[in-house]
This record gives sequence, structure tokens and C-alpha cells, in this order.
Amino acid sequence: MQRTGSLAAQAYEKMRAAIVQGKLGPGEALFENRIAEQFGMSRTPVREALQVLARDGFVEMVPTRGYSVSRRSLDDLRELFELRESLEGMACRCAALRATDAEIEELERLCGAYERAEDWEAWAQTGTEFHSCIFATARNSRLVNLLDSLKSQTILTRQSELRSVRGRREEAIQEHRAILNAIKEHDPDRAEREARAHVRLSHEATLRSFHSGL
Amino acid sequence: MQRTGSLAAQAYEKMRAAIVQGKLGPGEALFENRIAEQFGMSRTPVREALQVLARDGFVEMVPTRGYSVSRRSLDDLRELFELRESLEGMACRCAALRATDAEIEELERLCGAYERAEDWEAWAQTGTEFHSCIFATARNSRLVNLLDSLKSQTILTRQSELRSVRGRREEAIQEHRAILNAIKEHDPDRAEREARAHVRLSHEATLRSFHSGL
DNA sequence: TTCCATCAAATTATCAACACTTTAACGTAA
DNA sequence: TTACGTTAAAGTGTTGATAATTTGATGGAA
Repeated sequence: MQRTGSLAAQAYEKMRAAIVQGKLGPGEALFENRIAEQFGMSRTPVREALQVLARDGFVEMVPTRGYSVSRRSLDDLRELFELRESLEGMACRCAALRATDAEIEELERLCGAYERAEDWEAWAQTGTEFHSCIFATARNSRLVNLLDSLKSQTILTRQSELRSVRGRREEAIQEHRAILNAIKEHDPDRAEREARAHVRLSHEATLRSFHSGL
Repeated sequence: MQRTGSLAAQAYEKMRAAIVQGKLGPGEALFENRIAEQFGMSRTPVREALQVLARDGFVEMVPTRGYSVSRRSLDDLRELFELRESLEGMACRCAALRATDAEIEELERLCGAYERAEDWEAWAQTGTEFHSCIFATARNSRLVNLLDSLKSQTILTRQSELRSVRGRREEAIQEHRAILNAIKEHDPDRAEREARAHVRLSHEATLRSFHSGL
């Protein structure tokens, strides 16, 4: 699917935004023809977008019956974090094995930028850059694709986590630093362990942020 | 995509088979119209099948430019096995945490069937059933989907591994048994460790089978 | 009442045709 | 000769229409 410009890509983005923002509630049925009419395009790009949304876990698809917005639950959150723990752990392991001096330098720079970020937007930005750099260092394109897909599904939770859990940012900084140090020393076991701990703590913080309102 | 009957599903299966069997060589360009003509259907289901094949890693897609059969390489093999190690490890960890007595009994039965299997077809069948049962026990639908997709990409290598590497089957039996024991004792750390070792050894055996001819 | 067959409405699956984009060949001029 | 603009061929992106499927309502028979 063309990432920009194509109607399919536009339909994907619109629907994803609507789901993430809660404008489309969990379990709500989605009909190709109505959405196509609403977006002012034919059913084909809508259909394509729906299939990608299904792949990414935003909607559920039943052949010859239709689509509906995925019902999010704490179980879904658990599934996502289990996957992230597994995959980010492996990514950091591989990064520790394969990082060049230049990449380590770049990671050092990004980690510093993350620590110095002042507002919430900058945290999100630099944090994402740091993670992306690690994933690139892992030299596994399939892993990167999967983590990209997972990331888009956890965008909402990430915001609430960093924003509403007191002291979470300071913890996250330390965890990033620990991962970086393990990669610097080319210690794959420790890199994986630290990365998985980071994801687990993030999961716990997210759950706390849910309990405390949201 | 409808799993049976639908033209899109048929197109998917035909193309996947052609790629796995080498009838479509790596890098070969795939054109919607020619394939549609060849299969006696319109471009729509072909297009849909190509997009799913792209998701599954069998073909590469460049927007507005077209599709081509993925170029397989030792690097691809490495990527796939790294993912399997990560995900199967997590699956076995979760299974050890969550297995009920009934599930353990079922796993025991399947493991026994695997050990008693006589011909090559039966090994493949019972081995797949054993793995599937573990994945179901892990209670993570996304994990299962990903592993399904990965499995379909490693079908060719699995055959050569078990068939051509002497003693690999006996090793695999022991490894399965070790995983099962860890799950039985609800020891997630050991279950994950054994599963990852199993995947790593499988990777090594596959590489050996490549060296020894194929 | 309850079960089953039938039918109509709604929706997905597929098709053939049209519109846009990319590529590469060709010709022209510096 | 080489660089560059033009253009036609080929292929993907999109459309609106048609075919096939599913679902639930309706009505009759056991």
C-alpha cells in the first residue's frame, strides 16, 4: 500500500485515527460501502485499508461477513506487551552483537537527547528515535516491520503512561541508559534482559495509569 | 481473505506454492494482469493475494511499481530464525505460565505421537500439532498469528533439515521432551530457554543441510 | 409452539473498464 | 558523444457495476 497519496493510504490513516481517538467504538461494525461514501471514494481502496487494519489488529475481519473494530481489553494490552517484550528483547540482543562504533556513538547522542528533552512532545520524539536506531542496528528487517506495526497499536497507551504516572520518565531514562550500556559493551544477554525489563515496567506503568483514571 | 473457495485464497495458494517450489525464481517480477489471465480470474483477487504474500514476506512490493518474488538468502534465513527464536521462546514461556492440566495431558499425547512417528510425513504432521498446541496454550492470539506466518515461510527449509541431517530427528525429539517437561513443571524461564535452544539448533541443522548439498 | 423452507434485503466478492504513473526508448540539440 | 525533453508502452491505482453469499424475517407444516 502506497504510504502517501494513495486513497488506500488515506483511508487507512483516517480509520486508524478514528479508532485510536475512540470515534469508532470497540465492536462497531464497519461497512465498505458506507465508509467509501463517507470518504468520497470507491470501495476498493477502503477494502484494501480494512485488510491492512485487520493485519495490524485494529479491526477484526470475518470472510463474507464483514469487519468490526477490535474490542480492546486488558488482555489485548497484555498480548501486545508480551510481543513487545519478546521482540524488543531480541532486537537489543542483536544490536549488542552487531553495533558498530558509529552506531554506538549515534545511540549515545540520541540517549542524551532523550534525557535532556523538556516537554512531553520532545520525550516522545527522542524516545522513538532512540528505539528506531536500536532496531536499525539489529539488522533484521522483519523484526523492524513487526515492531513498527506494534508501535502504532500502542500509541494511545504510551501517552497516558508517560504523562500520568509520576516518576515514570525518570525510570525510563535509567532503563534506556542501562540498555545502551549493555549494547556498548556488546553484551547481548544483558542487553536483552534490560530491554525486557524496560518493556515489563512500561506495561506495569500503563496498567497503573489505567487504574488511576484515564 | 476467505480461507477456502475464494479466488483470492486460490491465487494466494497457487503463487505461494510456485514460489516455495522454485517455479518462480527470486527477484522475478510479478504482474497483476498476466497472473490474472493465467489463473483465469480478474486482477482484483490477484491483487489481494499479492498484498497478503507481501505481508507474509514471499514477495516484495513497491507502490505504483509492482511486485517481485523476494530474494531469499542466508540473511533471510537468519532473520526468520531470529524471529522464531524470540517468538517461540515467548510462546513456551507463556504456555508454562498458563497451561491447564488438560492441556499438559494433550501435549504429552502429542509429544508421544511425535516420538513414535515412523515416516517423514508423520514427523512433520505430529511436530506441527505439538507446536500448535503449545501456541494455543500461550493465550496470545497475535503471537499465534505471527508464528503461523513465519511457519509458512520456513516450510521448505524444515523439510531439508529433518530429512538430510543425520540424527537431527533424534535430537529434535529430545528437545521437544525438554520443552514439555519445563511446561509441565510450570517453569517459564526454563521453557523459554529450551525453546530457544531448540530453534537455534534447528537453525544450525538447516545451515548444515544447505552446505551438504540441497 | 417449534421447526424448517423460502425469500428479500444487505453486504461482500469479483469483474471489466478507465485514469494515472512510471519506465525506457527515441530523437534532438549542445 | 552526451545530456535532456518527449512520448508511447506497460503496469498499477481506482471506479462503478454485477455476481454471489449471508442474515434475518416470514410463513406454513408437524
